[in-house]
Amino acid sequence: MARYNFRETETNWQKRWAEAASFEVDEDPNRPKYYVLEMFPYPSGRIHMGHVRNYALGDLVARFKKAQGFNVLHPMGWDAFGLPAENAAIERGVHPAKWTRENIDAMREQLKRMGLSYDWRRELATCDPDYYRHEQKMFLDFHKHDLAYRRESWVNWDPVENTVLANEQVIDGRGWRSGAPVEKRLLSQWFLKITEYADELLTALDGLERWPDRVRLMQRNWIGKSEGARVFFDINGRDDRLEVFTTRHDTLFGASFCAIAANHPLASEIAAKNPELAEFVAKCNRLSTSEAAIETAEKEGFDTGLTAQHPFIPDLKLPIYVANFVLMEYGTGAIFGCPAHDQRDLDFARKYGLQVLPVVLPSDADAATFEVGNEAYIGDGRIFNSEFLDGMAVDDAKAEMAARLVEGNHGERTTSFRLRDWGVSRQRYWGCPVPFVHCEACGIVPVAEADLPVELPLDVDFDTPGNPLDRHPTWKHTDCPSCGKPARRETDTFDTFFESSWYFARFADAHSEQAFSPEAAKYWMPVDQYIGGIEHAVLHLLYSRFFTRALKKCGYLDVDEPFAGLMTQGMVCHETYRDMDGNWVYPSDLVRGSDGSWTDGKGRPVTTGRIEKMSKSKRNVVDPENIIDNYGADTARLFMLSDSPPERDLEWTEAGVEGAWRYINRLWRMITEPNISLPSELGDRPSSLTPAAETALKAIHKAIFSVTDSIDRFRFNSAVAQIRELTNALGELEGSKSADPGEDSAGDGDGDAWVLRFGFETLVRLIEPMTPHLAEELWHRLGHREMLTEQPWPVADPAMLVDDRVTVAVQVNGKLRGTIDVARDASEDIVRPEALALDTVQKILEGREPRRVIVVPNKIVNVVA
RNA sequence: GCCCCUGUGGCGGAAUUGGUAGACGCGCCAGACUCAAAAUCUGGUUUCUGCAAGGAAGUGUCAGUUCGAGUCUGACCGGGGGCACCA
Repeated sequence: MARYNFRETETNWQKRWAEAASFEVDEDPNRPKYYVLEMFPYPSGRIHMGHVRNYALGDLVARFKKAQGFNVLHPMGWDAFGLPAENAAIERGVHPAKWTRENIDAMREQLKRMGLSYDWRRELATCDPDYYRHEQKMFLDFHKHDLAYRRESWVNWDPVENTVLANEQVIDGRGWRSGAPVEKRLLSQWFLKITEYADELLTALDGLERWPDRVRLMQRNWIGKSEGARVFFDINGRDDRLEVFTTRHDTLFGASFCAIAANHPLASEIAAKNPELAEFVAKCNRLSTSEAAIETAEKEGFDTGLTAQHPFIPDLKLPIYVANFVLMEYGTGAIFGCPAHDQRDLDFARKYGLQVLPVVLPSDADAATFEVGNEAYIGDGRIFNSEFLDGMAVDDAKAEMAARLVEGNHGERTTSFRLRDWGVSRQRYWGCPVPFVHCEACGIVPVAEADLPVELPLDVDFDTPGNPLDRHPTWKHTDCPSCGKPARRETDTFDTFFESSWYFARFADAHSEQAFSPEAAKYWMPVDQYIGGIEHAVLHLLYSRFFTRALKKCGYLDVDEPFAGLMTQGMVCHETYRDMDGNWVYPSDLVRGSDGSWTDGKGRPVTTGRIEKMSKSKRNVVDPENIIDNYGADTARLFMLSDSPPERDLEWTEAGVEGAWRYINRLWRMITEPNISLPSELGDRPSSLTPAAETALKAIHKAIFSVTDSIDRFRFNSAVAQIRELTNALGELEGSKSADPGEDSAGDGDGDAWVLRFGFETLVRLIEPMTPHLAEELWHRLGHREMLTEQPWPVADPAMLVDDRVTVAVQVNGKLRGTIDVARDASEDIVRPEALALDTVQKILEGREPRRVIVVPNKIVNVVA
């Protein structure tokens, strides 16, 4: 029995597709375009199963859309700047550029072995000056359009990585990569004004209908819009006023203090003259932002001695504290405290003996006796103790208070966002240089466009920690573009999210002298289907949405949203194993004993643990290359698609891979060695078919319909199941023929053979997006000379999707009692008596008339006894 | 703490969106082929009960809406995720 030789077949077709330039595309105004993009990888050196899943999903979509007649752009590139390259340089003495290039070469070869339908002409690497020169230009344009600016700011400093981290890169107060507790430092940093688009980025989420709700929700929370008011308090004995942001202006009459952040200008001013306060401020700055620290840190304050004048109660003067729980970065960096209705304020008030006056009365409480203990009341209710607000509901009181504040010039309605501007400066070497120069006379000066790119110097060393650019003997010395005098280059580089915020547009025109030609971008953008991990739900996707708008403002692009459709894939998981000493064991090291137990290869027992995301640290990884070597790319791809829906986690199992492998061989045998001889090509459909052939033909059309529908709805696992069902149906038809060859002489054999051939061709066409090499090979074995990748997607004949007779379920009181076989669309007059005539129904009715009979055509009859 | 998602056989998961629950696969059991094994093929496989035909129960739990609920509503329990001193 000839086994399927995947090695030969896969390399052969990869070569043939490349020679035929099957997946190279150009703009074609006469065809609808479809842009499929998978999140490009960081070139770590080897692909892992997460990549395999991501690209198997993307390739399925790309090939499917191509077959449906779209002009499909499907590119691949490398997110090539970043810390691991520098770490490799430090640990192994390899230059980051060399390390990165070698990794890219290795990974490109691995990807090519997967048979993915990329237009490789468009490959790009973000560390290439030809790429990053354009983003330097973009940055200059952003600066011109007031979207990039520089300011002193408190930053998250990672003491291990020696760099600044974005807020998003701080997880539970620790660096996302190093895990070290993050410190606060004041540095001069470049920022992109993402907050200018906060509202638009929020409202536009509603229009992203082909994005998962989950991701939209996460972005919504991240942007964190809250409507409220700004209240102005006069500071007694001073000319200036204290501005406070609140969403609870309805509780203003319950205010008993004000508090400002340790970094608030007013705090700094007083601290300059007050060593005690200075000490308190320093203490606040030392406080780490880690979860543990926040949980345990007590609310603490320092009384400035100043008081704020309550806007509506002339003789109420609120003490102003500097408090450790007030953040400078949010709102105005100052609050008023209403202890009765805010837990933090209450904790603070109890500690410092401040008044707790309830002003919102729960509906079931009595105004005379209602008191707040150690739990603030944050629910709804009626306002009391509040003069002109008394008796109002919370929402009405907010509106009324806002109006009064405006009227008396005591405040204004305002909106606050949690989102902050994006700090893009990094004190690292392996990134895109920021194209600015520091001149003693002229200040911060942009590099002239003609002098771009500012290239990274390659002659650097990594022997000492910190930024090699800063230590380079000559690189940073240059002349001021403005006055010509000696000046110093900016030695910071961009956050690597910068590169990934526009690469999708570069793919439209990857070798352009411009960032991309406007025509090419206009044709290809936006990405129709973007596919990648949920871990990028906020950062990368939000930055890209902002970048696209910024690029539009600067005239590069004409779209608002970069990704019209988004699919977030689940993780690839695997069982974990440990030896007796608790060390993790690689699945590939396991040996199965005769009694079914596992050992680690040295005869020592191994225990099986939880199923977890594949990770190097737990060693529960399977190398895709081994799978491709042993089973072929098609098997790996098919398994990736068949077991779980894309958005859910997938458990990688050896048994599952075997199952996919078995199916591939079964399909191979079935089509290359059919039990009956097939017509050499598919002619016209024979006029008469045996009932079995007729049924099979219908099954083929139903499969076309349901597979297409499943793929359209991203139910790829269902699509695989439907393909397998069709395989089973065709196997039955084929089996019945070989078992009863006598029928052939009756003249029906031709019809059966025709249906079988039609079925095989359909099967091959349907499975091509999943197992392209196998499909292409079978297509040619069926006698075709043209490429399957150029064949159109099959279309089901609607007439073949319906049956003449249908099985209708018969229930009594909602419980299934039997089925009847009736003509499709048979009238109630026919169905009803047939249903009632069933023995099982009669037995329950015992001669009585049913109280009611519900007939749903072609579906069900429910007899109410 | 707040917000969101989720719960179906031994396992991964289907279910035309309110109409025959368990498609398809994995695993397991039995059989065929084989000296034997592997591979392959055939059949079975929700649970309980029964020799059987059959009967009963069944989609986390409890209630509700409906002729009819895996699907809709409410409460509760379990699992997962996001945010978190955000005023």
